[in-house]
Amino acid sequence: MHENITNLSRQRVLARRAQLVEAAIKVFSRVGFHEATVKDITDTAGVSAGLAYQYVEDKHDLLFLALRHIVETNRREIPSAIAGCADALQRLTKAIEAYTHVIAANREAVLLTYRETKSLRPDDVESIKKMELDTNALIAACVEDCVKTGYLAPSHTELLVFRIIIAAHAWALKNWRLRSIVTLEQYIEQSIHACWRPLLTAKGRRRCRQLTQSGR
Amino acid sequence: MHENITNLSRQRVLARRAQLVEAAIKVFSRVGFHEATVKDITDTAGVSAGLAYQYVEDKHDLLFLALRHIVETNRREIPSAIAGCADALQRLTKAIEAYTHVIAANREAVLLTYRETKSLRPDDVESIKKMELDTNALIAACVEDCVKTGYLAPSHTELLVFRIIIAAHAWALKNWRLRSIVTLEQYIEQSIHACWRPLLTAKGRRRCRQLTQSGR
Amino acid sequence: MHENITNLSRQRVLARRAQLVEAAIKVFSRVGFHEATVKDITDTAGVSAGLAYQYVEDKHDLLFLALRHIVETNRREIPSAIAGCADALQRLTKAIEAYTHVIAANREAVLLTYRETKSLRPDDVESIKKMELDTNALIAACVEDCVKTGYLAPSHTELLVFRIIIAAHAWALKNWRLRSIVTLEQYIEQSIHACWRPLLTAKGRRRCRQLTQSGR
Amino acid sequence: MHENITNLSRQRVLARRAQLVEAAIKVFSRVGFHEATVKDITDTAGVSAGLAYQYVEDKHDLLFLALRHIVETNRREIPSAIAGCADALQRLTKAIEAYTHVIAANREAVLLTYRETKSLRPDDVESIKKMELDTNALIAACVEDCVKTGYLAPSHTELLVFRIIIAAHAWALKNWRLRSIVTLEQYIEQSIHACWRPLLTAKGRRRCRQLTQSGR
DNA sequence: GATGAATGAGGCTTCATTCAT
DNA sequence: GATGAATGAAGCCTCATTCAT
Repeated sequence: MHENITNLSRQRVLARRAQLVEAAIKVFSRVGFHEATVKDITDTAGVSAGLAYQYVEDKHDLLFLALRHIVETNRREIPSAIAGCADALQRLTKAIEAYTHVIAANREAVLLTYRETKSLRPDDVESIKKMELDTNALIAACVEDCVKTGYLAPSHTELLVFRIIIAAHAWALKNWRLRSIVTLEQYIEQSIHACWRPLLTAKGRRRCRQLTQSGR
Repeated sequence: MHENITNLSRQRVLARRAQLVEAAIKVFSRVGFHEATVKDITDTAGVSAGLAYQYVEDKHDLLFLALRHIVETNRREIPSAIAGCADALQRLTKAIEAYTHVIAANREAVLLTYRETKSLRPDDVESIKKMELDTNALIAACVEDCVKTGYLAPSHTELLVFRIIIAAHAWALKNWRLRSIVTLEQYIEQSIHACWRPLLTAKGRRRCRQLTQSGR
Repeated sequence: MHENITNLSRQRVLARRAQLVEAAIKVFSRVGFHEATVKDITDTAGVSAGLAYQYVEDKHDLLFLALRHIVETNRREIPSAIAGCADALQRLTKAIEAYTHVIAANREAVLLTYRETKSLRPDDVESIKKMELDTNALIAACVEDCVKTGYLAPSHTELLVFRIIIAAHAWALKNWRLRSIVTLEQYIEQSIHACWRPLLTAKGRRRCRQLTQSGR
Repeated sequence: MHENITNLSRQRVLARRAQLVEAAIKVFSRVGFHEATVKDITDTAGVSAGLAYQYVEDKHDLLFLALRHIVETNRREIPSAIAGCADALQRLTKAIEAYTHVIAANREAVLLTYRETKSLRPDDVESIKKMELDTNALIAACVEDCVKTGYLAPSHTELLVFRIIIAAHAWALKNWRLRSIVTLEQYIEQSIHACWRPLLTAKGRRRCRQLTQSGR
């Protein structure tokens, strides 16, 4: 019984926070952290100004929760995209494409992380960076598998992952120009996959061709 | 006579602005646009708070001048780096390396453009974007030359330039991690030049080898 | 039947109020009226925030009830201290000592009345002052008796009582220093009784000596 | 020259602070520290809301400066009242009367110290208490002189001074009633001087009579 | 009767900007 | 031209109070 009450209240806390975080992402993305008013956010969330402070420390906390939510969302897609997919090369491809599509679908949110990470409290900055590295590690694992399987020539894995990640983020960062010169699919092919394709071994190239054919 | 006075006064205006802009870049880079105080900036510049308003519209103008200065600095290096250098491939290489070294030397300033462009007035945003595209065009010209000379296989030039630019900027954007896994020179080689090396034709690869040998 | 219900409900109202007042005195004494939160008080009382408003008008009412309780407590001790005590001089002595000990035992509460009376609604201020004068009157009666009995020389009774009361309150008001230079018993002897001892007649002095001897 | 500028600016700081402190005492006395608005105070001082923060840390600092000013004012009167007055008994009398008249003239301010000392920052509380003890020490010195000269029987000096001080303060604390039962002069005679008169030696009583006669 | 989530008014404080000197 | 004191608008946050459950 008491457990239920606690659960209910925990449920409510989570629901309210989600509601506030959603609004915060919207508003922060539109006007930035400093220009945004807590009232803007609570209005957007459809609650009173004071309510926010029952579910969130302060405005900085709201930013942290917003950025954490974004980074977590980015990360969450990768595991499910490669689930039940045995081939290393296919897993790498799918992971990258899933990640890029999430970035593309949340362009404003990604820009927000680049713009406002500095507005976080120092501890929160570290926390966010940590999550980002965790996401990178998921792709790094795919790369390593490809190397082990003999699809990719060995190289500096973490650097390669950073190149891929940055290329994906660039779609958001430079979208103001990119969207008028290429489509997202072209961009993925020519800018993101282009980072690792040159590293394919002969075996890797063969496998790649098979996947492309079956994929069509 | 009157002309001289006007010239003198124009000189002074430029000198004061330069003084203020230097301080603005320093302060904005350190704490961001909104956290920075006009007083912080005038103190850093060694002038009184009121003086700024005689040489600059307002705080937003200070930001615009700061970002413009940064983007201009980035751009200015390229022409001088490739001056008196006839070979297209060498010009491309030098342009990229010059640009990257400027970025690396002004990391904080580059971060500032990513973070605070949104704080500009809409017109100023366009103005800054325009300058950035102008810079890109300088490198695009080098790429096109390489294609014409037969060093590089034709590809989507502007996209390629964006890939190069982003890779250079990434050194600033992700420096918090990159600096602990590679040196700048390694980064240039494996991350920036890696963008276009796969596009080298046989002729290009040969030329490249020559340049590398003579360069050492 | 209906009467019983009413009685029961009146009982509950009184019980709840007592519970709240006890908590209010505790919290107000610790942090003052304005710093105290209604939630602080209801938490201390072990009830919900909303409950207070079913038994008390508002926060000011809580303060009034708290101060009234304190003043009433101070007053209540005197009659029982002098009950069954025929001699006027002894009654005066006992009344003063009882009063002082109550003050000493509730120092924080006494400070509260000095600090926060002004935070009351005007009507409530008058009400509290009235009660204080009633308390004074109890001691005034003892003084008058002593005068009538010939123990004390006539003087301005109410002023004398005020001097006694203030001397007692001073133990609370200046306790931060007094407690390190005298004990409470020394203080009563040298500071409070010292107010009226000089007024003793020869008869009064004789009686006083008798009391002192029998009291030891 | 530079010195002059510094002096001028120091002058201005002191003048502004005095202006603000005067207003603060007025407003805090009327409505108390917490009810008072910084705007109330700056309006009363005839300056803008923001100006206060160029001369004062924050609202708490304003309270500290107000209370310090009050306590300092109380203290300042004593030395000048007894200046050029050789006789110890006369000095004691004059010191007490001067002090009491200051208290009487600043009743509201004295109440303020009793009410709002608790609203100070802990360090400031100590600072104020220290000043109060310094004031007491001035009177204590007069008492000690009287004892040395043989006018007063030895007793617990600091306690006696506290009794005197409290009696003076009581005129402010209980003025709501006292003023309707005695005049200030009567009060001084019957309530304040009454604290130490019983301690007069035969010599002291003789001297006292002389002073009274010459004083009339 | 009891709860505690929700409201929203209001104050302290900062800082861009002005203007008298 | 240069200064910096003064202004006042605006936002974060707290908390007394209400009311649906």
